[in-house]
Amino acid sequence: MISVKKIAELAKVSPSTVSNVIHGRFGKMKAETLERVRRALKENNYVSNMNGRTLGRHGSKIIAVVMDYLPRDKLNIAQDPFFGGIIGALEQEVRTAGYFMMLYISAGVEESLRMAASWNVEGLIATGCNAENCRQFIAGAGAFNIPIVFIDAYYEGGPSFYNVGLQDRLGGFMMAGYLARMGHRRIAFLADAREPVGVDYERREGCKEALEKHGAPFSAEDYVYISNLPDERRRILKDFIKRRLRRYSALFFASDYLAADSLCLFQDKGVRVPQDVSAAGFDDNIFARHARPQLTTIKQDISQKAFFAVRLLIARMRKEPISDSRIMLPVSLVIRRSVRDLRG
Amino acid sequence: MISVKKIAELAKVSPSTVSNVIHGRFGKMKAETLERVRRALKENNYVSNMNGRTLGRHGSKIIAVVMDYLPRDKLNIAQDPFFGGIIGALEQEVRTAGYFMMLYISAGVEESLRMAASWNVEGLIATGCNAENCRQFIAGAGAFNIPIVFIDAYYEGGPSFYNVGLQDRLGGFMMAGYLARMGHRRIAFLADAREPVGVDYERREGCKEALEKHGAPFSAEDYVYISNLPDERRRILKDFIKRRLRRYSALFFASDYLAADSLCLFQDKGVRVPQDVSAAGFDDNIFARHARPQLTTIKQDISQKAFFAVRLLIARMRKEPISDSRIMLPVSLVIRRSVRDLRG
DNA sequence: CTGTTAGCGCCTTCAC
DNA sequence: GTGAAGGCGCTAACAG
Repeated sequence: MISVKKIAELAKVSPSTVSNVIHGRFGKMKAETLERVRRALKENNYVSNMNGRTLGRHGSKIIAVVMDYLPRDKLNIAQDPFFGGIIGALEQEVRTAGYFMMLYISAGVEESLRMAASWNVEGLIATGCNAENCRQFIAGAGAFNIPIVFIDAYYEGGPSFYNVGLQDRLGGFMMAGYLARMGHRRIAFLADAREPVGVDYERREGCKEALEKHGAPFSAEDYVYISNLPDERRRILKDFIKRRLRRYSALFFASDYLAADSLCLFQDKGVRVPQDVSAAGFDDNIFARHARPQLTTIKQDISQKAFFAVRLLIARMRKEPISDSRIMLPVSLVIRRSVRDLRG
Repeated sequence: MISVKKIAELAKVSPSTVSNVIHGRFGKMKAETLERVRRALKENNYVSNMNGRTLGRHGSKIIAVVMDYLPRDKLNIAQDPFFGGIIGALEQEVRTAGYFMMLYISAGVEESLRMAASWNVEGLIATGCNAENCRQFIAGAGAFNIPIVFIDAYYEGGPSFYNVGLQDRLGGFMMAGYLARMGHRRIAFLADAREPVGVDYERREGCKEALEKHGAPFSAEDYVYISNLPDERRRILKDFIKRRLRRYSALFFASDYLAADSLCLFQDKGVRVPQDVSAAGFDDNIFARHARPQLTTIKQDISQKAFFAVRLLIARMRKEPISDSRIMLPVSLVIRRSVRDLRG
């Protein structure tokens, strides 16, 4: 890789002249000099060394994307369409904004922050964080002075919490309301955390609120844990089908993935959807469309999430005034064929 | 971020002493000094600045992962489980090997190489490359002196081509052989490229070879283009069902994703699988398991791909002797329920 | 055993 | 208009 210094020698000028050319400061430069420098740059295929640049305190142009996925199933990360979707969308936004993306599938907050500091990362986007992670991130990012934006986090932690999320509670509310209007009274909410937190918690709470509003009770045992490990999930679901399924007329899954996966088992076991039981998902991703019957679900737009996350982060990096530090993107109900109309 | 220099001041030693401590060269160091330096490092939360480090010619510790996905459908990249899977798997391998991963969804070879050079990337992993991309990459990587390893590329370009791929042709051969043994004689191969290249080409050739071996002809029109754009694919498939489906007893899709997606349409149109027509996929990912009927397919192991790609790359980076520069990972036949037995 | 020095590539400031 | 100088953080070579 050729350096500014070498280019300067070749063009018989000084390094600073070369630097000036590179940065477009050649208002009053002799045309001939300019031309010579430009040719040298071109012919030698000059690319600036980001390390040198960063060292001089000029911004690394790196945005780190950190995913705290270890608590989740290792298999999930490769399979979960959310992972690929959000990564792809973030990469595009980051690149379009003129930054580079460093991807780090967290081995813990501590590690992630070291990485970010080490590279003089200009900003950090964190996904998959629970409240405790958020706390640690914010504490650490403050110390290292790194702007950080979360995706899909829920955290009650003062003003330095910036997040791009979803109207999860409303989504849960809308779906459960729809189910209730379709005549369903006994509804279970199924997710892959023993004790739901974050988005799962919100979706469930929304569900609960809607049911209460419709005079249909929702109690603790109507929350069903179905594990993030496929094998264990199968086991749990088999048991659920045998012992508890008859209590419910509709199952509201925390994600399309879980719904689609469970529907496969149902089909194997001869449980017909929606004749025997109705099912609903959340996300409206490819799993909802590929499932048979196609899933009635709550739609969210992942590219939008990525777009706003990067935009918010860059605003923070530039210390621009920020009107809304906690963006909650809208959701909508998508009605397909997995919910039966029980009215009359 | 605190620097070595500052630490040196605090511990009342020189920077090089601090550096020695950091790098474990304190064999004969006074215990008291060592302790003082260590405490200063700890208390001030020292993290080394990678830019400074790299500038001193000590390796950036960055491995760049470049995906040339633009030719594919933009939607696909977020949906295609291959994308998330390979990214996740690569990230894990890269991190485990002690490197950082920079992700770049290519805006072209030129751009990718500039990025890599700019960051003094130690190595590059490229996926989604056609032969022309490979050529450009190898030419450019040579100039910048960056070791590069491809994933799933096919390129006849001399010794500096390092690749981790699959026995694609064998996979095609195995599946078509299986179909033939099950009594199928009229088989179509469906993929999303007008003119198949790379893995699609190989899989199709394998298919053709097997069929010829079994005395079943496979001609140009038995290759069916089904677009990478979902809407266009639906249109094409509808037409295919109407006009050409009856000619075939089995459909061999280039990927599980395409198979699963097409099966949805078949179901909507009342085409029963495998009663009316058999279907087979390739990959054995979640789409194969979620499809109904579950897909008979060719299994590949994506984490293995990532593992070998990173291993091969690091071997190149270290200039270790390399016995096999073109790794072809094994495939196997997974029999499920989407292929009908036509014998007797 | 520890400190001094120089240089990696870039950019900016200040002289000329 | 152009050049020289200094500093960002780190490390290795060398000096003491």
